[in-house]
Amino acid sequence: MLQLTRNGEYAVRAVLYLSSQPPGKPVLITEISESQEVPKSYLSKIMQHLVRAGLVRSRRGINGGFTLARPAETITLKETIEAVEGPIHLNICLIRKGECHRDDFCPVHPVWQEAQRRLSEVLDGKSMADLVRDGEAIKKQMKKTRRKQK
Amino acid sequence: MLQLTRNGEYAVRAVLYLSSQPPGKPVLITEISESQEVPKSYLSKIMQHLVRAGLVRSRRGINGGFTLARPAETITLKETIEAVEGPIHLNICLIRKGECHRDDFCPVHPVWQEAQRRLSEVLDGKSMADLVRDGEAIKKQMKKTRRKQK
DNA sequence: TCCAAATAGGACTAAAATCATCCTTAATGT
DNA sequence: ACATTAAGGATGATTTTAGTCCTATTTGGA
Repeated sequence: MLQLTRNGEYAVRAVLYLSSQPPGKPVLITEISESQEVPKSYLSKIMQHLVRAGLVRSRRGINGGFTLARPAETITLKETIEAVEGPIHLNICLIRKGECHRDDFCPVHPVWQEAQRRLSEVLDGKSMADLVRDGEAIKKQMKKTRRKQK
Repeated sequence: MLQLTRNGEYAVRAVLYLSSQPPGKPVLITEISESQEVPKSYLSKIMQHLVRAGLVRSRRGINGGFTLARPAETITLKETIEAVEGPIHLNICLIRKGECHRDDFCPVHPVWQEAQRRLSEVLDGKSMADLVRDGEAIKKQMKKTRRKQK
C-alpha cells in the first residue's frame, strides 16, 4: 500500500523516546509502551529487532531496560525504520538488479530510483537528536499559544 | 511494506502501453496482457478501475477495446497509481488531520509530510507522454550499444 | 544461593491485504 | 441473431500485519 507499517511507526516512537531520556539510563519497556501508546508485548518484538540491528542496547534483570547503543545524533529515521522493516524499496524493481527483468528497457525504473533517492534523502536527513530538538520546540510553541489564548 | 503493489505496477504498464499506441485506436485487453506480462483476468479488474477513474475509455464488442480517455501528456505516474491504489499516504498520520491524535506534538509528522511532498513531486513530474519518449530514447541507445559491440 | 525483576524468544492467531481465477452479464458491430 | 469484447460478482489461496501468550534466560541483590 506504499505505507509505513505499525512496526516502523512503533520503532520510531521507541527510539525517539529513548533519545529523549538521559543517555545511559535504562528505560523499562513498560515505560516506553505506556508513554508511546504501543502494545507492550508487541513492542517487545520490535525492541528485539532494534537490539539486533545495533541501535539499542538491552539489559535484563533488576536495573535492566533499554538504552540507545549509539548517540542520538548518529541514528536517523531511515535507519530506525529499516531496522524493523528491512530495506526500503518503493518498487520491487529496486530490490536488486535483475529482480525485474524489464529493468533494462523500462522507462519507469529510473523514475522509481529518483523517487526513492528523494525519499531517502528526507528520512536520512533527520537524526533522532534533531527530532528531540524539534519536539522541544513544538512544546515551547504550544505553551506560548496557550498563554496567548488566555 | 512501503512498497508499490502489483496493482499499481500493472496499472502503470497498461496506461503506458496505451500511451504508446496510436491515439483513439482501441487496444484489446489480451494485447495489453501479453505485451506487458500481466495476468489477463487480473488486468481486467485493473482496467475497470482505470475506466472509473477517467483515465481510460472502454468499448465492448467488435472493434472494442481500451483507449486513453485523455492525452498522454496530461496523465501522470502518480495519477495512474492512485487510480488503482487510492491516494498515497506514506504514513497513516497523513491520511487526514486527526487520523493520528499525536499529530499536534509529534515531531516526526512534518518529516513525513515533507517526504510525501518530495515523492509526489517525482511521480507527478512524469507524464505518460514523457515516459513513452524516455522509452524510445532507451531503445535507440540500446541499438547503438549493440552496434558498437559487433 | 535463591529470588524477583527484566528482557529474549518461540508458538500461535485473527484479520486484512494481496494477487489472483472463473463465471455470468451486458454491450456492440455486422 | 451472433460473435466479440469488456463489466462485474463471487470465490479463494497465500502472505502480511498486528498482535498475544507462555516459557526461558539473564542479572543484581538480599
